[in-house]
Amino acid sequence: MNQEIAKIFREMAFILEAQNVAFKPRAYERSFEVLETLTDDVEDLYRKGGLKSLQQIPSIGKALAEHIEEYIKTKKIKEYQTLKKQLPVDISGLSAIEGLGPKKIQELYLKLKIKNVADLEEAISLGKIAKLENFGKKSEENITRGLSFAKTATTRIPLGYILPLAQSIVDKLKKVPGVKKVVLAGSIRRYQETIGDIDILALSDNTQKIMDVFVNLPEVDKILGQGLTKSTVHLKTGMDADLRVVAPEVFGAALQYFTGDKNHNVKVREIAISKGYKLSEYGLFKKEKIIACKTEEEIYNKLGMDYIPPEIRTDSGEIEAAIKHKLPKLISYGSLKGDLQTTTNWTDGETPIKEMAEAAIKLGLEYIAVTDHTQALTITHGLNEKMLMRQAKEIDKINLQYQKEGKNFRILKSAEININKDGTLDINDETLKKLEIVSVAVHSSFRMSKEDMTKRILCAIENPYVNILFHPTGRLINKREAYEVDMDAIILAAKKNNVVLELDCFPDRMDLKDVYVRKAVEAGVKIAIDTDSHSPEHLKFLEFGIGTARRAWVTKNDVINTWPVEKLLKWCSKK
DNA sequence: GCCGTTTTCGGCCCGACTGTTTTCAGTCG
Repeated sequence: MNQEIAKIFREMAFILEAQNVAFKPRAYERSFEVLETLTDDVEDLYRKGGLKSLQQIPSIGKALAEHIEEYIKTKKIKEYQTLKKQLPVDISGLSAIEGLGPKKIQELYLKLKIKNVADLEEAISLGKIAKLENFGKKSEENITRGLSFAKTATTRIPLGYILPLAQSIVDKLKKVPGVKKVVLAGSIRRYQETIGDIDILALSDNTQKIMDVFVNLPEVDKILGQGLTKSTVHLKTGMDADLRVVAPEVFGAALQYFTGDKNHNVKVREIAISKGYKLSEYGLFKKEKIIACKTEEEIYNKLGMDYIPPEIRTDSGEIEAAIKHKLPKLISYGSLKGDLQTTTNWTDGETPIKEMAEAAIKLGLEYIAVTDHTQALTITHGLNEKMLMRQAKEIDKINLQYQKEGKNFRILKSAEININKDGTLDINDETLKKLEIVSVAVHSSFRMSKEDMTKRILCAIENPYVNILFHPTGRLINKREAYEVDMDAIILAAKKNNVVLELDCFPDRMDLKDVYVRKAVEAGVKIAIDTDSHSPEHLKFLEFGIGTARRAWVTKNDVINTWPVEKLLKWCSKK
């Protein structure tokens, strides 16, 4: 329901913008963004507390609450239908073309009756665009180019998969003579789970040189814009990259600006105005006089706030908390002592137990849990009770050896146990008792009703031996939707039964996602940040899980694998 | 249309780049 209404509000914002209506578009745009990430279902909120509780949602006032009410009751919003009649076009399709915004799309409709991408292609083939007032030959070329990009455009890519490319571009730019510093900004610096484009900030006194290198990189397909301080390119992978170059002395202001997100920046700038300042990428100004620009910290402090870490700059309470000096101390990178989900060649992993352990030791970890699949997942040759006990013996052997060598490392006996369709587990209690950590997950029948799936998972959570629920929503980014499940009920049950929810940081899982992690932690539920490694290479994904945890305001003590192994095991056995 | 430790009325972020213009609107982030 949230997504349906969000989409309508976005279209309303777009049409209002086309009609040059003042301020309303931003109000609708804000409500779209809020609804899109809201974890509570508006229908539930409305049933429980009516219009009043809808108005509790940030950026939703009387008028928008009534729109939501109307949609819940009638599946329609009259005002939307009226607006849509005035611009009855495929907004999402047309606006996906770079350079086409509300005004131009409206003009194309009014003058040429262009309603969708197919109409647009036809108009171009007939040479109609270039003849249009306010358009021209260049516009036609740009739209043509935009059309071909829109076809090959990649969807947002998981952070872990895009970072190597982004980093390699940064490394190349660093080598340009005269360049003092190059850093990643934007959604990458905020550790967002998926990335839409790569934002790079460079410090240099000679902007021309680095711009030339940037737009001529071998990774570049087309230059979309090139100026003295800002350039945009379309990469061969299908993603866009922006480079912003500023003078070294305004680094803090530029980094703050270029990190975003947009809503955070807007609010910070509004606060600047209310204090008689102006904030831009060039600094914090009082009239013409520069107040702060060297570091981000300085800028936040001058505005009466504590420093806000990039990951939580989303305008979801962090600014208010920073003013009150009540920001949490977020879990820091490198603070995990172990990884509680790793798969070995006993099932569908690539490497023997010991090799995985050695890789973990190299990364400075103190323990891993071996969590091979269990028997119901036949495709992975899942282990039965007998095999699990045989694996346990092997683990004992390696641990003993580590002990003799004086190594501070331990392999924990565990498994990724299937939750059957009826909520029972595919390993018997006798064997569960013998495992040091019992972790469970859904791997089949993803398309159950929300009610049945919730019951199924609650049943597993209530099993007295269960410690961790792995990848709680089952989603695979860009591949598989999350199954439908009542996350509030899961969180409640997890708290009650002392079951940990996993933040699986394999890049295309990132499951739980940030908004749910935040909810879980607020409810007092503990989190485990695991890689779900199927090869030693994957262990490095821990960093991305910490990034997401930080986005969710998670502190060190919320995460059980920051604990020493003794504390962890004691906590698990207390059940 | 939303919002409030200046305000329940009167504000609403800021700047770069492009293209079609003869000074600026549209788009983007």
